[in-house]
Parts: sequence; structure tokens; C-alpha cells
Amino acid sequence: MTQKSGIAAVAETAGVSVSTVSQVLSGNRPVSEATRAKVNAAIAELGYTPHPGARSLRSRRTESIALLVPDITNPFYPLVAVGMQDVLLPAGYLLSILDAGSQSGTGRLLGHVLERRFDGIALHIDGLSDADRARLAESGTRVVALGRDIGIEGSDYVESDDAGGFAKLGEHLLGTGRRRIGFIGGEEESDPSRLRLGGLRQAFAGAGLDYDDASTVFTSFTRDGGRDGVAALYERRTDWDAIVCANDLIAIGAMDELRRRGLSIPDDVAVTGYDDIDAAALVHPSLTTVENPAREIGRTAARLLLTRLAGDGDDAPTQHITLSTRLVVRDSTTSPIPQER
Amino acid sequence: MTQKSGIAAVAETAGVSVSTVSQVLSGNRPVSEATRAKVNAAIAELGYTPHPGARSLRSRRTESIALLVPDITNPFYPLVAVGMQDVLLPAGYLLSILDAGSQSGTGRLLGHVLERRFDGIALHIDGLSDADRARLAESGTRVVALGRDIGIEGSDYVESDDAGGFAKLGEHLLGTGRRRIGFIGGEEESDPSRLRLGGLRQAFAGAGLDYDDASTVFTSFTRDGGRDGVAALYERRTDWDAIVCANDLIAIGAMDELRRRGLSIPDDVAVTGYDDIDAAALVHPSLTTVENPAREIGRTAARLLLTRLAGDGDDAPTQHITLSTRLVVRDSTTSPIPQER
DNA sequence: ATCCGTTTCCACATCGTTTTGCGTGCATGC
DNA sequence: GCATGCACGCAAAACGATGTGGAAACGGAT
Repeated sequence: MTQKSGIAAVAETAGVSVSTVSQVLSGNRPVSEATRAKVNAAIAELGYTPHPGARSLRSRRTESIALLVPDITNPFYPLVAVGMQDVLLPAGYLLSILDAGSQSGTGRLLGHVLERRFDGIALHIDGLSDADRARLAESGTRVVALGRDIGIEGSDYVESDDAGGFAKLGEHLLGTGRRRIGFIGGEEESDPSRLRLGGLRQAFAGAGLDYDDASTVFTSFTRDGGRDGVAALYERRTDWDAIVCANDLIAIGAMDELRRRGLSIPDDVAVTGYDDIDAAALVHPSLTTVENPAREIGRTAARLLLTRLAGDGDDAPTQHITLSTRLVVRDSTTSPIPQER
Repeated sequence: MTQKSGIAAVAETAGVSVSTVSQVLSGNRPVSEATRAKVNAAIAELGYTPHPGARSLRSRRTESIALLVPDITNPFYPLVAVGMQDVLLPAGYLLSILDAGSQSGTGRLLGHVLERRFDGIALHIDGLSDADRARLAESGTRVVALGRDIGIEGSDYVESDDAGGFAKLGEHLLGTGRRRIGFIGGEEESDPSRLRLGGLRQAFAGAGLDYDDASTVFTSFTRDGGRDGVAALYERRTDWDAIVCANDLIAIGAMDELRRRGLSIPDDVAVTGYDDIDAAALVHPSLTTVENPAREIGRTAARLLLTRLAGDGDDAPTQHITLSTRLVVRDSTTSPIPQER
């Protein structure tokens, strides 16, 4: 008695052929109710699980998709991942989150990812090298880009309305009487920095005011960047009444430095961020910011992928979805609840 | 001219047999320098990548391992993931981070994970059902547990020295003259809560003092839990001079509530947390806590898995590794740098 | 009884690897 | 010259699934 394994074992104990079992599993062809029952019984009895390798070998599909992020310790990305799972799990796909460790690590990891033959890849990349872009394109893997267009033929992308968010921030600040408003961006060459500054400008224009370019400094998207940014701004002048930061981490760093200089937030100067990471609500005073709908970004990206994977979307035009953002006003731009006299 | 694909195509253009190409790839048997060169040239020319499905079908290995976490938005887990990657990537393994979404979601995801036939699984689970434990055990997949013993034959686990950490916290507080010390735990039935309280008790005992059980309340491991915990403690008495919290989130919530009651931290009451998540340094005043070496936990877990996967560790006794923790003193237990007068 | 259309199942080829067991050709020892 | 040993490559058999072309069984119509 040779010990069969896999689908063959199931076929044997059910007293049917291998192909019939496969049919029952895939529902590809009609199977009579009687044999279907026999097969299912055998499957349950043996605790059978199809071998994904064998399956993908034939079907050329893995039923799993990858999310490739530059830094999983950035609290923004876990939320994106959760959003993708919301959509993918019910559709029978498994989401693997892969951490490149840094922007530069992306290329190194990309090779591993492509080797694994995921059905689809979602990635958030700031600088994708031409070589990597080519590898992605010729791999034939479905790709959806997060945050910006990745420049691959036929790959959709989803981003949030950065400019609109900063316009709302600007209006909020101008509406509360602030006029000497500085802006601390991330890396100067980065798309987000430029878009976000653009939104602020728009708010000024809308109020019939001029935005002074000398109110802008660029550093990096980190807490340290925020500290440096404040230092740079205060070298130019010292009468700022609001500081707009390109993301929450910068804002938190800026608050550190402002406090160190003996300034009170928001009485002397208001501070705003972007993203609405958890920490924004935790700092003291809590940070006025704009909600960057990470989870919704994830959901949308997953839906785009699923549509493409369904196949009939192969020739559909490239999709570009922009999600709207929401202003979240907290204590860093309004007077905090009086607590120490 | 039939269009071969995969290894057969490589074999053809290199003018060798399929098996020879495989040998070159795996280095399983010696191959002459000349043919090795020919094969490598062909591989490069065709941009060949082995099909992981076919490979795992034969070799029964996937070269990828999974990290299953209850909630990827908890900042602790991304660090664990990064630590695992540190070790796994150089070893040629791909790490997939899988988010169960909640403790209860673990079971649902576990099925998907086992189906995927990962070579190894690392999981951090508080309550694993017996059914799931059985599924894991009989799947034959290598398992390493994080944080606690998972009770599966032959599965190693790694945890951090919670009790030691809380002993250090207790000594620190007692050493600065605090005596009326309250403890806010997470869920009462959870192992961590009990272990951590035990560490605090130990500090009292070491100083020849008695710890009063009436100083303990249990809530949940969240920020809301911290608020509730403070409320509960202050119903018992109002002269606390320190509050020890079972993790940083609780501590941050506790600070919210203390502040709302008009108390000053640390002048009126000191607060401590556990884990040293980023937010601990961001809150104001910054939080004294204990570093829970998440990244090192990840590294260790990965090493344990690799050892088992190497095969010769099959019969080795179960390993139980405890990592030491480090006290991080910040402003919430010392007087902050005078900044307003 | 014959024929035909459905339904239901099966045999078999196939996917791309790994792996074992042999067959070469060549130098070596006698 | 002839057995012996080595170093290299190759053929072929798995691995576990999918899916197509057909064969068998079954009714109903003629």
C-alpha cells in the first residue's frame, strides 16, 4: 500500500479520480452532488490542504500580494497595510508586508520580491531607480503605486490630496489671525514637499495675501529635521506666529525646539503637522494636523490591484485616484484648556 | 522550434542538460568551471529566475518565513519585524509580516498562513486556542513564540525580562524618595501584567518595604486603560506620589488623566511606562520607561528559527531565551529642566 | 432496438524544479 | 595494454496540482 499524499490521497479515499477532486476544489466544472459530498468528506477526514507550490506551478498564480514599504517603523505604513488587508483577505488573498528598511534598501529587496512571484505588488517609493523600474515592468507583475506615479506602463496609483490638506491648514491659521507663517519642508527635491508648500501658497492667494518665499526652509522628514528647521527659520526672523510643517514628525521636532527656546505653543506660535499619526494626539500640546487617510489609501490600492488581477481590466486605462484629506484641529493652534493658572 | 521556458531554456542556450543547470544553481554537486560559466552566461542573458512554486514543490521548502502579529499598528511589532529581517535577509529568507488585526483574528489568519507552507512562523499571541495550537503542532511548521511559551512541543521562545525591568523601575522610584506607589496593570489574567507587578513587588522587598495590594488596579493595555486606572486609584486614596504602568500606552493615558485633575508630573506624582515606544519620548513630560528590546527579540527569534531549520537542531532541547531590559529615565520621574521661570 | 444529447467522471499531459543513479571520457597504477 | 578510480554530465523519475479531450452512462425520442 503505497502512501499517496496530497490530492491523490484524497482521490483514493473518496474513491474518485484526481481530476474530480480538483474539480470539486476549483468548482471549474459541474460535479454531481453525491461525489462532491464524498470528496469533501475525504478532504475533511485527511485534513487535506492543497500545496500552494504545486498550485502556482500550474495556475501561475500565488493568491498573495506584497506591500513593499521603505520603513515599517514609520507608523503611516502599518495603517496602509491594515487597509489593504481589509480588502484582500475577504477576496482570498494573503498580504505580505515587506520592509525595505530604507529607501535605498528597496532595490535590494525588490529582487527577492519579484523572485517570489507575487500576483501583485503595492509599493511606496520615493526614488525608484530606472533599473528597478525596468525590472518591475518586465516582470509582468501587477503593480500599484502609493503616493505618486511610479511611471510604469499600466500601473495605477493612489495618493492623497496633499495640496488640499495644506490649503485647509493655511485657511485655518489665517482665519485665526496668524500672519507670520513659516513652512518647514522635508527634502527639497521630494514631490511631497513641493505639493504641500503649494497648498499653503494657495491658501494665501485665496485670502488675497502674499506668501513670502523667505518663510520656507527644507530639511528632512524627521524629528531632527523639525528642530533644524525651527533654528533656520529663527535665524531669518523671530516674530513667527505659526509654523507649518510638512509632516507630523517634523512638527514634533519643531515643538521640541520652540519649547527649548522658551516659546509657548500655541500662545506665542502655532504649529501644524501632516499625516495625523498617533503621536500627533499624544504630544503636549496635541498637534493640529491633517489626516492622511492611510487606511483608505491601502483599501483603494488593494481594490485597484484586484480589479487588474481579475483580468478584464488588462486594457483599462491607467487609474489615478486622489483621496481627500481632513483637517484635525487640536491644541497646538488653539488655546489649550487652561491648566496651570 | 518549441519555446521552452524556465530552466529548460537556460539549459538549451547554454548547451547543457537541465540537471546541470540545477547543479550550478544549487551548488549541490561539483560542476566544472567551464560549464558553470556557460550556464551563468545563459542565465544572465535570459534574465532567468527560478520558479519558487516548482522549487518548493520538489524541495519542500519555501525559503520564506512569516511573522504573525496581533496588531501591526502597535509600534512594538514593526521593531520586532525589523530585527527578524536583520537576521533572515542575509540568510536568504524572505520575511512576510502578517497582521491578524486583533488577538481574536489570529485563528482566522492562521489557516491562511499554514496553507502557504512557510518554512517557519514567529508569533506573538496572548491567547492561542487549543484548536489552533493543535493545527500548528500537526502542520509540522517550525514555530518560535515571542513573549511567552506557546506550549507546542519543540518550539522555542524568546521573551524579555519583564520582572527585572519593573524591579529597576521600582528601585529608581524608591531611590528618589517615592513611597506611595500605585500600579496600573493591563488585563488581570494576562501573564505580562502579573510578571510586571511581580517585579515591582521585588523592588519593595529589596528595600525592606511592604507593597500594599490595594495599590494595584487592572484595566487594559491601552491609553484608555491608563485613564481608567488613574480614576480607580484615586478613588482609593489621593496621595499617590508615583504611578507605575504596565506599558507605555497605559502610562500616556494615565498622564492625560492626572493632568486633567490638575496634578503636575513629576512634581506631584511620577509616572512610568514600559516598552519605550517612540511616543514615550514624545509626550510632555517625556516618559521614564524600560526599554523592551523589540529589535533584539526579533533577531533572537530569527536565529532560533534558522537553527531549527538548519535541521541538525531537530532533536535539540527546547530553547527559552530571556533578554535583559534597560531602565530609561526621563522627565516624568525627575524634575524637568526648568523652562517657565 | 437505435440514435442522439447530456451529464459526469477519468486518463493523461503539463507546469518547472530537484535529485538519484548511471554512463561517459580521461588519467592513473600495474 | 588492461582494470581501476575520478570528475563531469545527463536521463528520468518524482513533487502535487490543473485542465482538456473523451469515454461511459443515462434518458428520451424515434
